[in-house]
Amino acid sequence: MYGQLKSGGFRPVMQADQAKKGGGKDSQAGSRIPLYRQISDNLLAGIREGKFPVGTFLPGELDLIDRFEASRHTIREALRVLEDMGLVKRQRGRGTLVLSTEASPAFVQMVRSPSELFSYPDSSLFRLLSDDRIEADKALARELGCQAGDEWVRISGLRTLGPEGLPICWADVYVIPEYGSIAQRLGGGSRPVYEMIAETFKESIENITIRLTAGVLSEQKAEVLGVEAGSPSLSVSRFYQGRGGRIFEVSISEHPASNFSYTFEFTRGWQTADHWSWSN
Amino acid sequence: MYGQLKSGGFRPVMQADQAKKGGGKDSQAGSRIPLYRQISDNLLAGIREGKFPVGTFLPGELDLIDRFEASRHTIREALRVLEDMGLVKRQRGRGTLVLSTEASPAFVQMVRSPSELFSYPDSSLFRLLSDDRIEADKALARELGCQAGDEWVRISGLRTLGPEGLPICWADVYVIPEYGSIAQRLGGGSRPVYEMIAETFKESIENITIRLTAGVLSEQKAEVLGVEAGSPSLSVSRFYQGRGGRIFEVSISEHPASNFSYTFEFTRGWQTADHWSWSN
DNA sequence: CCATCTAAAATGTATGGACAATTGAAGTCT
DNA sequence: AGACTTCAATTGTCCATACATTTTAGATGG
Repeated sequence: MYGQLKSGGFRPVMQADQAKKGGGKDSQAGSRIPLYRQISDNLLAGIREGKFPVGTFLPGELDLIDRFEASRHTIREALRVLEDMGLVKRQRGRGTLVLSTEASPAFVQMVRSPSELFSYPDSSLFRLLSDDRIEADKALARELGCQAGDEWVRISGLRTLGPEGLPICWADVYVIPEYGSIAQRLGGGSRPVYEMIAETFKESIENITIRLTAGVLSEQKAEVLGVEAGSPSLSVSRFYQGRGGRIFEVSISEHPASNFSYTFEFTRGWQTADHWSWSN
Repeated sequence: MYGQLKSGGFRPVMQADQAKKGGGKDSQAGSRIPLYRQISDNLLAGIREGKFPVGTFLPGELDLIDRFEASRHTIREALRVLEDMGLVKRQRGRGTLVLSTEASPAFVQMVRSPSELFSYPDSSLFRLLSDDRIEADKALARELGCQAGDEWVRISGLRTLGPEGLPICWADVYVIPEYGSIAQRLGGGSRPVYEMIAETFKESIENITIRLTAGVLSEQKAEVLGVEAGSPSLSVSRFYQGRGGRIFEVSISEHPASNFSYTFEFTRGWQTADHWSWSN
């Protein structure tokens, strides 16, 4: 049940480094890098070398205590490192399952709230121009990723910079009929629709997919946005997935290309990247 | 030094839930949700309520032991939860610093390798059309975010789907002169330039910024891409930041709008999201 | 006044023990 | 065969204790 390794396995961690000065309690294996790290490195190596293939379980904690001659606390600390790296999954009553051989993400983009995905200025306002119930035709179904014939409530409007300020974009927000009544509630406020839906209907946003495409502005939209008809636009589609993976809102906004760009950033490591250094 | 709270602070965690059947050792405060979680929740509430403002230190572990009447191990476990959430930063010798009042990322996009940010098919090829050394004029400087007059090596080419396949995009890759010789090495291969630079010059990619804008294709590019001149394009600029934050490569690729969109996805939580449930 | 030493405070590392809760398989009964 | 019980294995939670390492502030001394 333990993958391979049975007795010929590995050796306890040793690291004849430098003598510690104080001379602790008894043996304590003095070394600059902590025991639990040495153990986690050892296990990590084992995982990468295939001694513990993905899908199998690591030896149990009691087992590791014998092998590494360390306390359970230390063993658990080592396993925690692997768990934090996303390499193993620990399950009470079952064991420690090897999930992957590589630390999960090399680059991450993090946002605290979906609104940071918008990056509209706080002073922007949404001015509702129309809302109606529609049935998706083939073209719209393709855009929304739904079936032709599906029903949506479409809320159209303009996002502007301040009450009478410059128009930022034209927005079509498609909401499932169940949540359609949200249209009545957004009275020229600046709060994003998904947020009001989440609050009003106790929906929880599990996933957001963003798609960017370029296009040309229709005559109508161009006029409202105050640019020349036929000028290029950056179109941002956002798909909001709620509980159970159901897409409850799709928002499509068209920005005049001349004054809009969409920027985001990825940073190496994740979190602090301070915790482990382990090779590279 | 401890923000506020001095003596009027908070009370030990209590939760008269259900009686445990076995009857453990002595008191052990039987409850369905673990003590360390109760403590971390309590501390979390304190942070959110402003009892421990951002920038101040939480009470020390010994202090918390008294307040919550728990062992140090349990206290540390609770603090670890907060640390994993990115709310506090623990520093040996200093204390536990409150970093933020909200759990860091609500939505994360992760990629294992920068190449997943491209999402070009594997079969795509880069055909080099020209490379030359240039000096950034004002317009280019604005695009690249550098000073006018800065020198770059510009590598221009076409990314196609297969040897004689459809053109995907026109690409201008700007590389700092130091790494300019990379142009000689990319002989029609499919490997991204940043990857070859990282390998050849032992550069390490610390950060990638991506900017998307819409525009219109110039006559020259439209012809090469086989579309009508003046048709809209999606322009993707990628800024690669290496060691020390230096931008060593900027790649600008223009895709015909008709057949290209840029999609990415954010998922709630990070990692397993299995570890804590704590409210919402 | 500045450098240096010292000590206190804080978190990090480690060992020991005990009991709880979960899982899965083996065994038992109908 | 199927439902149920029992039990061993395994991880989770918690306690008590000790020493190590780092940081900061205060005392000391030139």
